[in-house]
Amino acid sequence: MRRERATIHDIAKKLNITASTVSRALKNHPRISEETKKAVLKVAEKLNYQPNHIAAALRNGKSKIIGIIVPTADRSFFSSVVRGIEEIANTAQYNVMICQSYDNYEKEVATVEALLNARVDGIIASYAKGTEDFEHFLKVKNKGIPLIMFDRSNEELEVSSVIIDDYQGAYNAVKHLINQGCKRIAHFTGIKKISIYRERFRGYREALQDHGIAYDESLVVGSNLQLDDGRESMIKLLSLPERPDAVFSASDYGAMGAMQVLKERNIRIPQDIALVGFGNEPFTWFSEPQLTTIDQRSKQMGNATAEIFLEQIGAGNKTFVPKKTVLKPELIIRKSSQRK
Amino acid sequence: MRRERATIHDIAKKLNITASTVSRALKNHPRISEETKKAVLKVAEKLNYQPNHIAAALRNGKSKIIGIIVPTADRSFFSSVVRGIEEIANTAQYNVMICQSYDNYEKEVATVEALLNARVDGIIASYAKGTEDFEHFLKVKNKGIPLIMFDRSNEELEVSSVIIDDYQGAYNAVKHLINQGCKRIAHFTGIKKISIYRERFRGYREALQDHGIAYDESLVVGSNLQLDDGRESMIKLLSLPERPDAVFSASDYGAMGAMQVLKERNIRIPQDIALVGFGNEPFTWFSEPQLTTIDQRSKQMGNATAEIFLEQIGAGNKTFVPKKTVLKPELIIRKSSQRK
DNA sequence: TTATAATATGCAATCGATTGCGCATAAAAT
DNA sequence: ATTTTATGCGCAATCGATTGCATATTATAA
Repeated sequence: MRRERATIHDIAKKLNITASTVSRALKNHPRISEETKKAVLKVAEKLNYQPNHIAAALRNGKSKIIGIIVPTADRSFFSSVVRGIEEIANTAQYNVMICQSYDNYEKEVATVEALLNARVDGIIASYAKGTEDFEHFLKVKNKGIPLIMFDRSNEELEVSSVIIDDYQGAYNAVKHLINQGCKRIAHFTGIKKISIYRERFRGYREALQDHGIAYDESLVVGSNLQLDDGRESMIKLLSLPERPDAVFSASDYGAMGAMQVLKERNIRIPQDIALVGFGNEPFTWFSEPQLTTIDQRSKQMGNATAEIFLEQIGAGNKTFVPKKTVLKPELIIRKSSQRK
Repeated sequence: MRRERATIHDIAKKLNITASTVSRALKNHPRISEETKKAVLKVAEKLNYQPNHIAAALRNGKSKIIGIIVPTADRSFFSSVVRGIEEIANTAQYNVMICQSYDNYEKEVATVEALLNARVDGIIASYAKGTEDFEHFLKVKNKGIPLIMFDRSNEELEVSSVIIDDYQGAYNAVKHLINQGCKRIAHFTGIKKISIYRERFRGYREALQDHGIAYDESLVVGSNLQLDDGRESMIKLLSLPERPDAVFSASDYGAMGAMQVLKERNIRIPQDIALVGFGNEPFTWFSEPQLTTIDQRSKQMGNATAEIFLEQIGAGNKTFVPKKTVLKPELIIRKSSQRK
């Protein structure tokens, strides 16, 4: 059953013409007669010809593949971004190659290398938590290969990036809590090193300030923002002389941890303590009460990065100036914060 | 900054040897002297040489890429399988190319075509819900390209597949409920056309039978198994003259819907009605009470498919007989079903 | 009718790495 | 000292598609 694959040479032979002509005919070159084109198409069909992308890639130096590097593919946010990228990329005949860094610097460096060797036409990445040195990404850029960062980016890299307005998201969340009548609003924050957490914190602070609420350092708890961290942070807050009446967590996981503790202690949500998370993870839908959160526009983020890639490829990479796209996050108000 | 990429010819020139020697030196060919090898390595380093996989792929007819087709990349189960595949594939220097069928037959056919053109060395797929004709997959197989199906497979295709033992999973779940003292166990089932739902149903029935509980048709409700379906099904069950004392849902989403309804009506879980889902979706961790469910071994499933691929590639595709791997699902007992 | 342009196709090199075959030179065996 | 064997490397073709530069033929213009 295993037929050899037909090449343009096979088609050429059948028609007593050369491969050049076949190649041009298939690409609808204007200097090839309609007759020949039709004949070529017909034979191609009959031989079940399928173009060899690899040969074309070698010749043109273009693989039509976009490399994607994500910390992990099995987190809702990232897989959703990937989907967004693929949607756009496919329309322009690009395929995507996905690699995971597992949030590990060494693996990330190796991955970049692998993608470069695979001669991808561009790389879209969100860097690993442990990454502090960006040499490997600079290398990509300096080779003239379009590089676009999303979610997590780095200014000094000077490449295009797509992020959400973390500041705005946080600001809106806190403003919403204030509107609900909350006065002592606590905040779960993450590693200071990562800009998204700094931004969320800034949004939190400024929202308070703009509404005449004094900033109280004891209400801010830093951690890794996982479920258990959320539990611990909540317990810590509950032991304060004066309890908070709301918690804005920089991650949904942290908020869920807090929710568990509150429920265990029969503290009512949102009446006693209102809760807002960040990320719009699928499980926020299923919690009881449903968690108010901030949507990160993951699919749009994917779409946007892919579009920038296409632009940059189109611009021939000469005149293209890196641009930073900032998506507006969406506050999704659910029961955990709705007092009215 | 944009340096031209060094090739083996550049290295050869520097050392006054030929590209053949360089190629062999880099691959540690025994007929090349240690001296030469060292020198080549040194120059390669200096020139920042990076092998061009595309050229190699063209020459060997091997791209070192595995194509993956999933209905959608942003569902926990599939992204987790992908992660599992990548883990193994990477250790053998393979990269993966991910495509989504969006559960649409036409897109799936096009995707298979695209992967074939990209000359992937193998395809790992879970077919779209709408797919009933398997010609496109047969084409892959007939071209001698390893094809491995996971989760959803089709017997007549006669290719290797990795699935979980849905029957066993369901059986264990129901047995567990019986052990907890449940006597009227209801079941949410899905589309009959899909074998996994038939199998789960079979497990349900046989577990009942083996434990001397009569099968009661009125306790089985069919639907799409989404959240809302679960709600409706639960409401329907509650209107029965005699209520069930447990529900085994063939999907976690369905179980969550049921849970919502029960909580709204102040029916205690698990004391009044125990609940078990299927799939171990992340949100089952966060529900209140946490949902007992069945883990589908997604990562292991990915690992297994990748391993079969490697075997098949290794076997040169001659002597290889397709094999079916059935993974044992794991019952994860949580609060929603624990009465004792 | 001859020069010029337009049309249709062929030639041959190229993209980089790989590999079978062959040819030296050196080392070992007879 | 001669024959074998081993060692180290080069030659040239190959993988399939692409493309700049001819070339041949036909159509149009002068």
